[in-house]
Amino acid sequence: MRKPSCDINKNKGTWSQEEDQKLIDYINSHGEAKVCWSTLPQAAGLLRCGKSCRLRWMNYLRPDLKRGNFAEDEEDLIIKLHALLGNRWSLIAGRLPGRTDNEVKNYWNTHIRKKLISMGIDQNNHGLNHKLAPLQNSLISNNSKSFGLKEISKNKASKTQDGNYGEVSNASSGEDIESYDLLDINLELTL
DNA sequence: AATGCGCACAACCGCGCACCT
DNA sequence: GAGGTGCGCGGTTGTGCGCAT
Repeated sequence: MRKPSCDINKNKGTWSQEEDQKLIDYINSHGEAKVCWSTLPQAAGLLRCGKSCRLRWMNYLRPDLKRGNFAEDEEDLIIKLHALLGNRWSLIAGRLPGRTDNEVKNYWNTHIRKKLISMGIDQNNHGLNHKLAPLQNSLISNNSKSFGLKEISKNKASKTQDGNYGEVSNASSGEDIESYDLLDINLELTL
């Protein structure tokens, strides 16, 4: 039986400065890598569920986050990556230093999607299907040299400490595959 | 000034996966 | 292998703010 994800007696809604500070202090003193999100709220004296704490930290409190508007080149990259990866926001965000999946997702939904629609461009494939299909196929099928999208996104071990995806280890062959570079090369070639 | 509306963004929820016992 | 638990992801909802009426 799965317990409810969040206790109904916990705080909900916007975080206060005090709550933010408690969370920051706790993580700074214990280290992000050692944090157990499920027990953190009690340990840090927060009336929040662990998931909520994690989300707050990941999306807004981490010191390496870049706040503010997206630059034109970032927007461009999001559009290209979305054409390639679809709604894989965490993967897309992993390509944008200092940006989070939530931020990218919101930006897409509020800005880019409308922009593409107003330009008469299909928001799902951006009219690029004919270019992207071979690349997607090669990513998924060429198991010896690259990973399928599912494997890249789901391979926990490939995640670096800052939440980005670094090298991906090929479990079947034991090789290390630089999925970042692979994606760069493919984007260069394809778009 | 009051209120209604739309937009942007913060936060929540439910699910799937990985890991552990 | 089965069941429980924690984490991460993507979709959706809630909230606050600015603008128009």
